[in-house]
Amino acid sequence: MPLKTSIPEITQKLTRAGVQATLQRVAIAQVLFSEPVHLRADEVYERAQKIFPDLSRATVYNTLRLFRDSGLIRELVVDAKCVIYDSTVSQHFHVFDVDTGMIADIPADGFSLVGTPRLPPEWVTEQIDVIVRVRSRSRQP
Amino acid sequence: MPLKTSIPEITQKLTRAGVQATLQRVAIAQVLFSEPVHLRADEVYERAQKIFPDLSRATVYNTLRLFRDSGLIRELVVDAKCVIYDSTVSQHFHVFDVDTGMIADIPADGFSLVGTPRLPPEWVTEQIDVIVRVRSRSRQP
DNA sequence: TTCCATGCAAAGGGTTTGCACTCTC
DNA sequence: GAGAGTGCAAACCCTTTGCATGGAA
Repeated sequence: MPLKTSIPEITQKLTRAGVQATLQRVAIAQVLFSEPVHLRADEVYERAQKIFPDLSRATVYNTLRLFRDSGLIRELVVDAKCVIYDSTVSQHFHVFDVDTGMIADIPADGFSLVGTPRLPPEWVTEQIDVIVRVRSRSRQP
Repeated sequence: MPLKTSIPEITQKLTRAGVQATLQRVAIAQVLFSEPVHLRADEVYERAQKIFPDLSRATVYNTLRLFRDSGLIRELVVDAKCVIYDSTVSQHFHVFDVDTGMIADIPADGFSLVGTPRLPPEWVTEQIDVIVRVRSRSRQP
């Protein structure tokens, strides 16, 4: 569990990724990088606003896209109306509760992908998403 | 590669799944079950309309949800704005071209999930999605 | 006759865009 | 001063919903 990350550390992280560090972006980055999180855009907006009150939704959306394109965060599409931003970019799997929307990382032990997909050579793999969709036994139809 | 499926076969398939076979639903089912497909809702609508011209979008959306809940088709969320309906419901993986939106099944050989996720016992796994996101080498940034 | 299914149009909700303003380099 | 970044509100787009009509059991 990483502890709170300092402003200089965050600024450096953005700069290294080729992202200009503005006050708004640093606020959003603090929300995302202080600890591993899975957040929807509106959750990022809410939390970042507490750090930087004059923050608009558009900036949050723009920034999330920018961070994603810069490889700082990963976008998980678990539901048609629920894109989740994951601050952990290394390869890992997810569990998703289809009823509550809860999402979590899956411990790697005893569960993994083996081999590589046999694909035409002109394709380069960008990312592999593994999402285990679960439902609480009590809600079982 | 299954050949075209006949109307009686489709009607039977729906009935067995507990779905009342109406003309609209049979038209939609023909689009989905004549061969393995990966289609967006609007593609299903377009194709089904050729079979049954007086068909509304609402009915297509209602029917797709019904088919999904009945286990006849599988819903794949590959992109925030792109839910895809897959007429193959048995466990298999997908490749998704992030640039073109193309989606295809992955040959099972040499690539698979091993083990089972270690999850709290109150959770029941409904479905496991494996999506390999690829990009054409020529479009590589 | 009582449901269930359908069609239409309007509402919904998250995301993106256009444009003017502000800040950074 | 040029180019980015930001904020606001309106536009977008796919999907769902409400309600009246029509068909099946």
